[in-house]
Amino acid sequence: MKGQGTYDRIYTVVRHIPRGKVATYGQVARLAGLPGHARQVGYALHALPERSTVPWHRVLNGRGEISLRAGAGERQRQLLEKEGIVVDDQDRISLPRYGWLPEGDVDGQEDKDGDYFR
DNA sequence: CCACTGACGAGTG
DNA sequence: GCACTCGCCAGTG
Repeated sequence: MKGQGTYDRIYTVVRHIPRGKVATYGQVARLAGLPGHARQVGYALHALPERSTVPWHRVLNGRGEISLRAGAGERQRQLLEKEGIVVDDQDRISLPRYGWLPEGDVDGQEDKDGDYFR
């Protein structure tokens, strides 16, 4: 294929996040084939032009929080709520509820011990 | 080349 | 849950 740079691969993954769902930086990095490069994902999104069609606002940190500072964070919050996503007082989003599950919806999620919970 | 920073994450106490 | 450390890597001075 084309000589896609690291950033392009990240943007491609972000574009696949469905409306009304969210993903974490680490998750995006992993799906882009860059495990452990979560920081670079943040850097890549930061470099996006304002008019980009990339839904950057659907990317949150591992705790499900908006990781931006006051100003930009408020903008992201609005975009999220506009999609029907509930944002906490602490700029927090429920990952179990809105987290994007690539490859279709699975009802149970794996616990780190291998058990299932709902 | 070195030091520091930053939309992060996992591990430890 | 909080504070701290280390790993990752691009950009900046």
